[in-house]
This record gives sequence, structure tokens and C-alpha cells, in this order.
Amino acid sequence: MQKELAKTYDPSAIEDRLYEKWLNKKYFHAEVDYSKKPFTIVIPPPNITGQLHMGHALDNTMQDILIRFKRMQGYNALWQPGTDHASIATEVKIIEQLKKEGIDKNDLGREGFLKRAWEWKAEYGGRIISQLKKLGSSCDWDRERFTMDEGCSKAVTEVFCKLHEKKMIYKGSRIINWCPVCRTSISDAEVVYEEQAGHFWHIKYPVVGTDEFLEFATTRPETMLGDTAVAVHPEDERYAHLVGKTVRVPFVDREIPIIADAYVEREFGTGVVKITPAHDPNDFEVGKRHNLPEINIMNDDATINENGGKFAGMDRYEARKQIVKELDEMGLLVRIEDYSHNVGTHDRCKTTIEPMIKQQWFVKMDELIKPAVEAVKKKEITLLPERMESTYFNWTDNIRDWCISRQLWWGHRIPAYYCDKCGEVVVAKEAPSVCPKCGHDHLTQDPDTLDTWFSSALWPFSTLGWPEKTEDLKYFYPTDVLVTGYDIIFFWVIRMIFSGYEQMGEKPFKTVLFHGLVRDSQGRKMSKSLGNGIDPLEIIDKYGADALRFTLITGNAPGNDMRFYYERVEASRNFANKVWNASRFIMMNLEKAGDTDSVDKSAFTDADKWILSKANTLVKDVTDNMEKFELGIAAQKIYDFIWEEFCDWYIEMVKPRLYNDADETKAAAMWTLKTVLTTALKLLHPYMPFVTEEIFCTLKELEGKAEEEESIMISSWPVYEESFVYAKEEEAVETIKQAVKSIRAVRTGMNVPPSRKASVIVVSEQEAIRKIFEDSKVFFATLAAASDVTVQSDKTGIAADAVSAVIAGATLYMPLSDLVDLEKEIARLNKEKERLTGELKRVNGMLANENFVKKAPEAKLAEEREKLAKYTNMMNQVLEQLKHLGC
RNA sequence: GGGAUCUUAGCUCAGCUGGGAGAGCAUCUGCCUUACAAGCAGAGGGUCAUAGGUUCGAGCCCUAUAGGUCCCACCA
Repeated sequence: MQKELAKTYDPSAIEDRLYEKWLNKKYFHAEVDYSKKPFTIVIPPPNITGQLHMGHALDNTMQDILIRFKRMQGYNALWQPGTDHASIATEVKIIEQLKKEGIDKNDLGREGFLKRAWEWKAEYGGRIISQLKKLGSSCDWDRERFTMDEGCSKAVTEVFCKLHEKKMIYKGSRIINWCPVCRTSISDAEVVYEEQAGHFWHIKYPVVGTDEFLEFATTRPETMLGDTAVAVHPEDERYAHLVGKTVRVPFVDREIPIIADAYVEREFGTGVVKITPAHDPNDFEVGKRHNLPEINIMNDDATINENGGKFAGMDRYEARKQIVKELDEMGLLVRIEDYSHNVGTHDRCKTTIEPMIKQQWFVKMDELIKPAVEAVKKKEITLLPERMESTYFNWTDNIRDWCISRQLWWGHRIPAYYCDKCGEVVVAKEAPSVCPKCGHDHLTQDPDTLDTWFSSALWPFSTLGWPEKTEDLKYFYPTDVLVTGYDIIFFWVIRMIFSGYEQMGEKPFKTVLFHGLVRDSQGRKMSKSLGNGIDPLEIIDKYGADALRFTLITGNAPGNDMRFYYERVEASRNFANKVWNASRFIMMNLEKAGDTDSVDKSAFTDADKWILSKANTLVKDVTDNMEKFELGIAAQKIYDFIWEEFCDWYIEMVKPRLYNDADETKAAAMWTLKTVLTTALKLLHPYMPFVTEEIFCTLKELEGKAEEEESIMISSWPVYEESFVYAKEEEAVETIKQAVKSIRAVRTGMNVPPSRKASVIVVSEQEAIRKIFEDSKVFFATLAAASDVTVQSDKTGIAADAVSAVIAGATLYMPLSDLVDLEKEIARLNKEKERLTGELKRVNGMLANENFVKKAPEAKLAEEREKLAKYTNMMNQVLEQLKHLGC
């Protein structure tokens, strides 16, 4: 029974069906198996708030390609999936949702809020997973994890307690980045600086006991309420006489010292800086050096607190306005200058950060980071592309302690308990029943939760069962590759690396493969606010997952950003269709060839050997590229091979044999077609899993082998074989190709319609070349639109006005006198002469260069000499032909 | 201020360790040739940002310059 294949490939008709099949067959599932080598990738866990975007699509396509490739190579391939609780992102979403219902987070209370959050997770947490499936991702879904599931939470507590034990986690009063909207501290990495138009307010404070004033400029006048000093440079002569004196801060009526500190730059502004230790990181440092009081003037929502006197209760910006106005009235405002400066904002909500002094938990980084630096320096971990190393070291060299506590509810609660009576702090895996110090039986847990990256830092081992000593961990860890965007190198990659070394004593992965951003066609970042985002699911619907995957992986160097064009998706879709139709051709002709299971190799023609040899080389190249993570290059090679070599040339070469009932080499042709197709499909499968699977299975069904070979995804990866190297035949077919191309060009140039066939007479003095044409007459005739082909050693019997095409070692004549314009023919030959003159000049120039002959490698020299012979030969033929035409 | 990166055909980009400039799209010409018009055959189009240098030989390596992008730091 012949299965009918649609004339154009329709992905929507097959993708879901095939994915279901793969799931049912458990192809994605990996179990510990010491007979096989493991190959492991852990997914960068998408946020449960997330929707699949182009970045995910790219990231997961890359991972799927690697996993499918390794699986076919015989590795025990595990792609560990899961999702991230994304503390702040999720909490914000839930608060928004509650707001719509008119509920305030605090009314609900912690318990109630968390209940809502888990409900939210249950409802939306699976959404992105089902979207990943649409892409074809072959994750082991049986192993799906969540950063807040029992095991991962256990890992978090374990690590916290261990690090605390080792004094690598501490609680301290520091100046931190405070988000007044989210009302939580955030880490340095979560602050993004934005260039904003602002003002420079020039203000003066009266110097106590004199009639002098000290003038300075500030971008945040409201912070003056917390000023505890004014600083000048120690060597600044302008102010030397004032150091040690005091100034009076208006409104709060505080007398503060004039101090000298090298932090001040003399050239900047007036060379005077007001010092607000509680609301500026630099001032905080200065304050520490000079033992200045730290006066916090703000509440958690960035309104002014009771320390701000009459401004208490005002929002920080409202207070700013008011203060400026009143200073002006008091004659203390000197002038206002427009000023553009960088303002720190919260990456999530874009609110301007307020530096505040708070009690927070920190991870001490100086020791922890050392093995992570060594690992990359010694290439124990490879970062690709290599330039990411500089970014990496740039961060590690300037590392600061990591603020890990967040004033949020959704997340891992800090396992620290405070005695209600004596205030003793206990850090423990389990809540202590009594205070170890005073014996009091009531302790309260720290209300804060951990930075979401604290748990993701443990992801490569927590998902494999750590802190339990599981078999999975022993077998699959360390993982092989981490694929992620360069934008989270600081947030995540570095933290996984030092966590892996600290907790496991071993790197978390061997290679990190970074990719860039997917931008819109104008090069802009895809974003909600711009509304320029392209939904991968829509692309899949319209063009198929294979087309999307292929588009994302090609035409782009590793680690570089790429622009997304519909035209490129169309090109990829067209390629899938090309593969589909080439396969359809083969299937349509299967029956003509009869039994092809045991093929007689002596029946192979030059064409068969040529494509087998080419395919063999392709296997080697593609495998090499993929081993080196050069996924785009490999994809391009597969594309070129299938479209050009296989479809445009080989299939066309083979047609006359298949269509001729008397041809004896049909079985060899069909065997070759199937073999090369299957090889190409296998190489392509990691990139285009659906179309390749559909074709593979249909072919196997037609062959009656569907039982033993049920899926391409568990078939074996092609291997390079010496026995398929046919150098001589490759050369022979290349000669024929040259002849065909040359004849086609001549015909088009002469406006000969394809329907008009012509006799072709091949003239060559070389017997070897004559033999090539004799052997390949069958397909040469078709490809060159020849009515008949004659091969001879001289020009006997050739019409004087026959058109000619010249290739190395042969001239091809076509008697087309009625169609030919002699002038045109001469012009064409002259153009060819010109081209050859150029080539000869180049080659002769090189070979005439003593230094080249002396220093160039032997192979290069031989190559150039061969070219010289070839072009000389062609030139002679062209000159002879011109002479023949009377020139 | 520090660092990375880019500048190649009209557009978007490849070009792996230096050895005769490529692809997709777009343009032009001719084809419904029994796998595919989502196709076939042919063609045009580039002083590889600029200036030096290293080399027998540079799109590729080095230096400087111009312009663009990104990351880090953050002078109040």
C-alpha cells in the first residue's frame, strides 16, 4: 500500500501527533545506566509567571539540538526540566491580581497570600511547559522539578545552614538597594542604571560662627534632612580654613562638621559634598571613616519619616519640591542647573532605588568566588564564545557580598529564628522548640525570604536529589552543557559555579554555551511596552516548529544578537518543504527499483559514488561542528548539501535511470537515494525533529521496516566510513557538473529555450576525460538538455559555426546555427578570454614571486601549478575557437 | 572611567586555526522540465569602515582613527 504524501509539507498536521508518540514511547526519559555514558543538560528554569518568548525558543532549541544529537550518538541523554518560583516577579503578579479584586496583600496575611501564590502556580505554572512541548523539546518530563518543591527547598535550607555555620553567611547592617514600591531590598545585580534628565540644585549652608556660606550641589536635595557632615578635599586650599568648623542644616536645625576626605573631587562642582550616610553608598563609606551618625529619614515607602521634621509624611519627590521652594525663600538656593545623570532603578518595576541602611543577610563572596575564578582560568569550565570570559572576570574581580534577604513572602523563608525573650539568633534546619541560650520556649522565624537566585544557584544538583546522596547525582553530575543568554551570567551562571564547587566539590557543568538576544527586524529588543514582541507559538502555528527552530539557529554567530525576520522563517519553511518533496520523489519511485536491501556495489555509477562520498564528508564535518557547539555552521552545511548536492544535482542525475525500464542500475540508484536521504535526515533531525521523523517513519513503513526502526530520534547517528571515500569519482562528477553549468550558461546567453534540445559533441584529447563523459552520458545528456552526446578526440565533423563551451581539458560543441548570433558568440568568447587572462595573471604572478615559491607550503604550491596548467589549457581552447570564428 | 563587540552585495548576516569574497531575502532574464512555482535554470551587484604595520600572501593577525551596539563602574 503506497502512502500518499501531501504535495506541500503541512507541519500542523503532524507535530502534535509525533510529540505524543515520543512521549508515549518514553524516548525522553533517562535512567541511571552504567552501560552508557551520560550526557546531561539542566534547563534554565523558566519563571512560572512566564510565557514562551523568542529567547526561550532559542535557548531551548539549542538545548534540544544538543540533547537529540547526543542521544543519537548513543549517550544516555538527560535533559532535566523544571520551573522557577521567581520570587519577586511572581509576588508582583499576584499583588496585581489581588488589587483587581480590591484586596491588599497585608489584609490576606502571610498564610493567605501564600495559599493564593500556590494556587497561582497550579494554574499558570504549567503553561510554559506545554509551550516548550510545542517547540519539540525532548525534556525528561517525568523529572520535572520546581525551585520550591520539597527537595529543592531542602537543598536551600541545607546550604544556608552550612554557609552560616562556616560564617560565610552573616547578618549585618549595611546600606542596601531598597525598592520603595516592592518594599524589599534587592541585590546590586538587580539595579539597572538609567540616564535621566534631572537637576543640579546648588545650595549653601551657613558656616556656624562666621558669616561665610559653604556652597555645594546635589541631585537629591531632600536627602539634606539626613546630612551629618559636609566634606571637602583634604588638600583643597579654598576650604582648608573651614575644616573643623560646622555648618547648620536648615529645617532640622542640626549643626554638622565640615570634614576632609579624599573621596571628594576638587574639580567637580564647587568641590564640596554633603554627606548623607544613611542614603548614599559612598556617603555611607565616608560616614564610617569619620564616625558620623547615620540618620535614616525615610519610611519603607520612601515617604519622609519623623526625622524629617515638618516634611514627615511627604513623598520623597514632594518633599524635594517643597524643600527647594523653601530654600529659595530663605535665600539658600544659589541656582538650578539642568543635569542628566544615571539613576538606579529596580529591574522589575523600574522604580528609583533608595539606598537605605537595613539589617540584611549577606553571603560573603571573597572565599567562595576563588574556585569559580580558577575553574574558568584553568579551562575546567569552558565559556563559549570565549570572550564571555572577560565579562565573567570583570565581575569576579569586583565582587561584593551578596545581599540575599528579601522582604517578600513568596520564596524560601530564611531558616533563622529569634528568641522572643533574649533575642538569641538560631539558624537551623528545623525550628528549635526552646532557645538554646535562655531556654525560653517561644522563638519567631525571620520574616524574610531568600533571593530567588539563591535556589537557582543550586539547580544543577538540587534537581538531581542533593542533599541526598542519590544515584542520579553520582551518575549525571557534573552536567555537560549549560545553555543560556549572556544577560544572566552574573545572576545565575557565576552563582551556580561557586555553589557547585562549594557544595559538591565539583563544577556544575563543563561548558557554558551563551547565546544572544532575539531582536525585532529593526534591531530593537522585543518588549511588551514596545509591542514588538513576536510570539513563537504563532510562528509555530503558521510555519511549523521546525521552521522556527531552523531560523533561530542559522545565520548568526554564537553569542551574537540576532534579528528576527519573517522572510527567514519562510526560507526555513521552504527548506522543510524541500526535504519533504525530495523524500516524496524517492518514495514515489521506490517500487520501480525492486528489492534494494542487498545492493550489488559493482552497479554503482560515478554519480552514486560521488553523492555517497559527499554525504560521508558531510557526516564528518557536521559531527565535528556539533561537537564544537558550532550549531549554526553545521545546520548550514546540511542545508547546502540537501538542497544543492542532493536535490539539484543527484536527484536530477538519477532520474533518467529510474525512468528507463531497461536500466540495470536502478537498484543501486534507489539504494543510494535512500541511504543518502536517511543520512541527511538523521543529521537534520536535531534541528528539524518533526519533518525528519515523519519522513523517516513513512519510509520505514513503505519498506516494511517500521517495526524494527520505529523512530529517527532513537536511531544511530551516522558515522564517517573510509569505505565511502571515492575521490576519483568525485572528481569525475565535478567535471561533468562544470560541463553542464557551462553549457547551461551558454544556452541562456544565446536565448536557447529549454525545450530546444541540441546535440553535444565533447572533444577532448585526454582519454580519461573522454571516459568520464562516456560513463556519464545518461545523465549528462539530460542535465545539459542534449538530444544526443558524442565523445571524440578531435574536431572532425563539427560545424564551423557550432557554439562552444570550454572547461578544463575539453571543449563542448553544440550546432545551433539557426539560433546563434555570431557576434554574440564572439563577444562571449572574448569575455571568457578576459576572465582567463585575469586568472592566469594572478597565478603567474604568484608563481613568479621567488618568496612565494620559497616559503609557501608545498601543497599550496602544487595547487597553484595545477591551476596554471588548467587555465592555460582552457585559454588555448578559447583562443583556438576564436581563431576558428575568424578572429 | 574600564571592558567587550561590530563596521563585508540594496537589506539581514555567515566567513572555523591568514592561501582565489558567500548565503537568505530583494532585483533582472527565461522556464508550469512527470518531487517541489514554498520550485527550476541563468544573470547583475562588494577598493570586506579608514590609515598604517606584520607576512611570500590579510576580510581574517597587530597599531591608530572614525562611527554604532552592549556590559560594568557610577563624581555628589
